[in-house]
Amino acid sequence: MNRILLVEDDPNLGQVLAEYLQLKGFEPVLCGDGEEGLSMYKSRTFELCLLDIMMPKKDGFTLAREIRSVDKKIPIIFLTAKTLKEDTIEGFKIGADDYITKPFSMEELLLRINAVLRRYSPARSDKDNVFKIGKLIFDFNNQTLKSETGEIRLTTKEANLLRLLCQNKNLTLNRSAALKMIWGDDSYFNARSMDVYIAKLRKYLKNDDHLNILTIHGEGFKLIERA
Amino acid sequence: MNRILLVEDDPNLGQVLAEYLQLKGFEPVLCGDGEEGLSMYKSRTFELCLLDIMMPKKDGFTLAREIRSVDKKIPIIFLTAKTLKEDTIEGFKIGADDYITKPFSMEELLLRINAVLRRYSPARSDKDNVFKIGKLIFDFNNQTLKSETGEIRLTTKEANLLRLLCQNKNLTLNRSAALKMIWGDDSYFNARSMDVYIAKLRKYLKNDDHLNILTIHGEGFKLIERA
DNA sequence: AGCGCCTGTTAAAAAAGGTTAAAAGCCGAT
DNA sequence: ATCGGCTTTTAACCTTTTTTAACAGGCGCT
Repeated sequence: MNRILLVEDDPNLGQVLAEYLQLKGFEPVLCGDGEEGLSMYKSRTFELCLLDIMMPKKDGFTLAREIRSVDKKIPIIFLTAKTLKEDTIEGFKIGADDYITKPFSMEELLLRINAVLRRYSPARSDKDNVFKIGKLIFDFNNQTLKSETGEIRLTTKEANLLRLLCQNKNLTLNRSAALKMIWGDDSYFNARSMDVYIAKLRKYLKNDDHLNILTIHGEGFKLIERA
Repeated sequence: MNRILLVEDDPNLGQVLAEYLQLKGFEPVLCGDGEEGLSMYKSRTFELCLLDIMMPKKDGFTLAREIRSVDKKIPIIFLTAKTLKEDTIEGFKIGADDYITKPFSMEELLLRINAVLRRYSPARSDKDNVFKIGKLIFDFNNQTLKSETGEIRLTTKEANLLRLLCQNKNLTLNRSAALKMIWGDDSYFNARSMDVYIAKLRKYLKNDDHLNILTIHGEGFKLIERA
């Protein structure tokens, strides 16, 4: 999970940012000032801090210093209206990872967040790629599927498709979307190829009665896991 | 050792930057264009790249993409005269760590370099080209691979390929990118040659069950290290 | 029911990669 | 300059993975 501490005193901007980040798969926690921000920081674990500088009660620099004093590594990005060079320098002295000046585009913010996170959490990719489905354990990174009887090695395409199904467990995985994701484009032959792979995956899962790959005609496929 | 790849086509600015960085304890290597930059990148190990964007022969973005294709982690900071937002966004998409607009103060540049390196360096024990993978210790500079049972000497090509795999540990190393980096170009015979070397490396790693070189069909190879 | 379109299944073709060994290239020692 | 040993490339043959093909059903619609 990508929990982000968002401290911004402008309620409008704060709300917009929080919603946008949520939309993009993050879990933003919004605070209205530095004091609130600090107590929130203490109460939970975050992966990244997004701090406004000018705020009532406690400014962003002060908060950042307090956070830095206990966590030398957590990424901090400052949001600022000012373009004062001294401010920028001050921020980097505290140990900012980036600095973004208002007004900024949402897209740019997202890119900066991702740039910072990518560097920071290389291990994260591993965690999200092990799926427990039914009695099976699917490790995407290793391209393996473990069951009680043993471990089988999946091919790259099999693993890619199974991952998409797992990520959409109990939801419909759209054919066209899957094709574009794995094969690059939705063409007739790629579609037939995917059907072949669906058959292979069904074969692997058929020993587990809890699991089933349903066809949603004209829509896609759905990996069902039931108790 | 903080070796910095500095690619800047303006000889005056390049010289000034190089001298300043040297003064601050870094070891800058100055190149005048992107092509020179790439061949320099191939020939040595750097901790950080400082790239101008507009350059003759090969621009900074192109160079950055080539570097990123084989090293997902090395910090890249762009130097630019333009303040175009699209450029900024393009840079972050490639995976820039920071962006600094000319004219900038030396102090600000230094702060940004340090901000980026601070986050980066603790995990980067491989900066001296010694990688601990599984139960093995791979020393690129000495071209040796130590295990409990003894030390073997690697050939130059073996070491180059293993280093790329280590730098991309648990990530896919793109075939074509690796070929361009080590063999100079992606041709049929070079590709077959690389396959031969992959086989050799697999032989060296096969005693360590924590390590595995996976084939990502049509993509490349992935060195997996699991607990 | 009948038709068109989508999906299932299986097998063969094609592409990519694995393995091994011989040929070629490189480099220092004589 | 030539030899011998090591590294790298080329080659031949093999295996695995992916795509294509052909045919068989199934679904929804009229």
